[in-house]
Amino acid sequence: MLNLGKAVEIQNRLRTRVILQPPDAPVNLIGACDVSFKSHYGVAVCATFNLHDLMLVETSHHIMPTHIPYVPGLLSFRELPFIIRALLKLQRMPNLLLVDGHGIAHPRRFGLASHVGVVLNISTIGCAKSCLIGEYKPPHLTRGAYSWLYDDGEKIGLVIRTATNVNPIFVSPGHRIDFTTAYKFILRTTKHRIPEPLRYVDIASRNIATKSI
DNA sequence: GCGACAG
DNA sequence: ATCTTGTCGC
Repeated sequence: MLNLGKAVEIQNRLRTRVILQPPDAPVNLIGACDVSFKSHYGVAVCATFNLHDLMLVETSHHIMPTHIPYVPGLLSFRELPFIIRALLKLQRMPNLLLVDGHGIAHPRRFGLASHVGVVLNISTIGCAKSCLIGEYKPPHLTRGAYSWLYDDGEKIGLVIRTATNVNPIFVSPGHRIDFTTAYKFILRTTKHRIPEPLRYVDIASRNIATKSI
């Protein structure tokens, strides 16, 4: 199912390819992806939106069985196969992809968002609902407030209060993006706690999982 | 040995 | 992630 040693080896090899620089092309189409499970089956949903008005442009999904378990720190080996297949079904690849999970805020600085970005060579941002590794000070309670996430004295992410008096989310660069640009896009696409593109794919994948599987 | 641990 | 009911608050 999953060779832990090999998996870690792959992460350490691919982590050297991560680029923490702003996208080199303007972002007009922003996407998001998420995977829901039911028994040993999973369904990945991808959706793209116009960054300008956040209107839905296109969606795609892929269903298949899985034999890989969830192991903290190795989430990408379970979800990447689903996400890649769903993404390749899109007519147009987004300029930037929001991923439900961490980017470099990871023990080996190579979370799901980074893995997806490096494999497809696209800009990605990791957006998680809870912390995997690192230390931080709770950000102020108003929307837009943030604090840095550190690990070993290294800046690895942002803890952002995307809505007033609501738990913050953990944002970190996945690939081909920097902290500042990531913060900008996350706040710009968020009305509630979770960015709109991610809310959409989360609900969509859950619906398909319970109805079509 | 004990606690922590994305989804 | 998933299993689960009602309930409080913006």
